[in-house]
Amino acid sequence: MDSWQVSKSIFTTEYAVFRDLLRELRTEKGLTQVQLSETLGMPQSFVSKYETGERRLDVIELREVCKSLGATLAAFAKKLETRLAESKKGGAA
Amino acid sequence: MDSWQVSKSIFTTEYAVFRDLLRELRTEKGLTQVQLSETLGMPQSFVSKYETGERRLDVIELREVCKSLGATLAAFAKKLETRLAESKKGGAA
DNA sequence: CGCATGTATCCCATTTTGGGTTATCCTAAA
DNA sequence: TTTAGGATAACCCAAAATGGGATACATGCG
Repeated sequence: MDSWQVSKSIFTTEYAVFRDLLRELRTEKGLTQVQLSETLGMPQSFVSKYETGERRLDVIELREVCKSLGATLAAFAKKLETRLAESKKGGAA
Repeated sequence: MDSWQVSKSIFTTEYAVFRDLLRELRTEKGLTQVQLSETLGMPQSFVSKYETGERRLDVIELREVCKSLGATLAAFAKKLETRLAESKKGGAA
């Protein structure tokens, strides 16, 4: 592990919470990255990249991902805000 | 039903609805791009760019914008989904 | 018209992305 | 332990997107 400084702000706590939630949603559904990627019509590396923070997701993309995971964008946003609020306090659960 | 794919273009109907909503929220608050940009600590071109679709917003960024507009991400997402559902039917009003 | 306010566009070096392929990790079976 | 296989991460690098100050354009007003 050498230099790890991809960009200015993808590696803040907020992005970490966001990524963790997305990955959690996928594994909860019992899906692999490959399975999800097929539903999305994207390569596996796409899923891997956004879950590891190598690539960003814009809102419409996130909506597609949520759909494929059986969630709505609004529900996801709600959960995200809850998590972010939690992480502000105690931190890890 | 066809399946959805992650779109490659920023100029689909969905992105348009998204951008319109974001701009609407700003003007409703009676804010100019300059005023909003100052709250965000970004240049005016940043606001102009995402409102015109020249630049994408990821979720954390959107959250900041929403905050500066006095809204939560969840509330925004809800509105967005409503709009998208509407646009699927009749379209523009 | 002349000025002010608001927004879009320019420019272009720097970053980020796309995605097929390959390497690495993990677990369970032999 | 070795091996197989599945899951995920990392590679590579051409092509595309971004950042943001400066500047052009649009509109309203006196």
